[in-house]
Amino acid sequence: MAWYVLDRDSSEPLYQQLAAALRREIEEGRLPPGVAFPSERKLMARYHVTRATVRSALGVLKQEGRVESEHGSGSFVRDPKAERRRVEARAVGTARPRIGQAEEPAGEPSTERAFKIQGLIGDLTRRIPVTPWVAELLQVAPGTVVLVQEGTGIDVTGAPILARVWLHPVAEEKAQVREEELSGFWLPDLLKFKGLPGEEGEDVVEASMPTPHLKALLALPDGVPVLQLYRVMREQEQVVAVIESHLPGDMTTLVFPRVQEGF
Amino acid sequence: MAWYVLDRDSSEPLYQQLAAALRREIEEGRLPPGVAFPSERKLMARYHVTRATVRSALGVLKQEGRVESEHGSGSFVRDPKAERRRVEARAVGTARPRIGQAEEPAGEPSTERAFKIQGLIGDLTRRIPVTPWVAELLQVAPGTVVLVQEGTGIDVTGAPILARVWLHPVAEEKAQVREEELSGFWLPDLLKFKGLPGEEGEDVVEASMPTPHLKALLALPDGVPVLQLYRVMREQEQVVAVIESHLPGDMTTLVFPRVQEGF
DNA sequence: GAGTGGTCTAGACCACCTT
DNA sequence: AGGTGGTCTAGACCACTCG
Repeated sequence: MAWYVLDRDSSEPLYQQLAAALRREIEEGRLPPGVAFPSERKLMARYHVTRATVRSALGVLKQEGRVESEHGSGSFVRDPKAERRRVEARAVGTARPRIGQAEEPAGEPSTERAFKIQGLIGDLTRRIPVTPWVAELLQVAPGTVVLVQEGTGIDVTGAPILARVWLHPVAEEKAQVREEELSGFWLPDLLKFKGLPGEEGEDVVEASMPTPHLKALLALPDGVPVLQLYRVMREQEQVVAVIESHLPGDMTTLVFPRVQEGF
Repeated sequence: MAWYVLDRDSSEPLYQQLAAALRREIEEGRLPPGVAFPSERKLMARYHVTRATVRSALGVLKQEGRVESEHGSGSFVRDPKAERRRVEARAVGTARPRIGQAEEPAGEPSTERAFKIQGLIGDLTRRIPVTPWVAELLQVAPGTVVLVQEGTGIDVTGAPILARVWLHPVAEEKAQVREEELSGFWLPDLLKFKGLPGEEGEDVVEASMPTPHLKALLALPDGVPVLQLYRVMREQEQVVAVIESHLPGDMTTLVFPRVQEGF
């Protein structure tokens, strides 16, 4: 490993130079995924900088999702693409998240992540005011209190997931949904059963960095964003519900079939 | 502002306690978006910690996309949702990214970001080997060299964008695409002109943290992920091209119309 | 017990912005 | 000039993992 690359007269900060050097090592395959990094103390000695500088450099790579540290064992190269699973967007949120163990797809890397999931609450139903963004999608006044079912667990693909179903008040009345029924049913299933399938809406995707709560819940490493998928369920122009799903950005490849034009 | 919240006997690190305290200030509206934070030195004094600890706490909030620092002026609360624009996924990548100024949508917040864009290369055509992921989408052997047109600039929505069009070798031959033609045309337009519109594929979405290059190109603040949209263009089952777009995660809400079932 | 990363202190100097 | 964030040093102690 080349350690003479750091130029103290350069206007580029040392920690960025160091980050760039290590990034190059990774990209050019000299530090392959899964392999342990030189320890922070070794990097100090190699590059003649303090530990704070080394940690800044590693921090950059962590935030890029290229490096993951394990307290007590070392830092390791991550392959951000390694665990991705194709997820059909139209299937997301339609099934209740399962609790407990994830299936191990044969030949796939271990989904240790899925087991670490915290707060396996199964599902939980309550009445809360809509967030501004959900209000817009659900087409209700901001602050309207609606019935929400929240499910946490393992997705059908084996990835950890947090899903929320926001039920439109009109749909709640029309379908005569009672809270007690929901202990045994996933709301979208119940709606379909009651004749409000809601298959005509649109899907909306956003991405952002997780809140600490979500980061812990989905066991996300540093440098991993969250994909948010909002599925607007409509029936004859009327919004029935919004299914909000939060998916780990390093494990998810969302697939949408193309709409045929000219129909 | 309450500064007695830090508990030195707690097992929770001081910087995380501080981050949590500041996060609460933001969420409860005592530090509204756009307003200057207390300076790092003031926070030092208030909470009786060193500057490194203050900076760690602010670092957490920056990585969450809630805070942005400006060298010399101060740190400010960001509203991660403020500048979002609805983007129709089916329109992405179909038009050549424009160079220069973005339109200012009336009444919208200033898109200063769009002006800061670096490396306005317009478009650039070259032959390079496909990346593993594009190989899969394009259905060619890994490493195949294909014609790529890259466009950088302002999207039709006013957001900065990087778009790449990967042309399948068979489509290149069938449509008799010559590199010279591409100085005046955006490849998808040229293909449509030549009778290979490619309207039958699927759209694939991923999210990740930007590389330093992309971060600079799209003028992304810390804590903002990138949405990647890959549009697979097919014509009678044959893949014609893949349009790869990189969109700023804090400015983009991707909208997909729902496919009608049972046709 | 030795090695690893995680946290924290107490300073220093610099680059940048505002007034 | 004075205030702001950005970088860097030189230490210290702790929590965790592994052989």
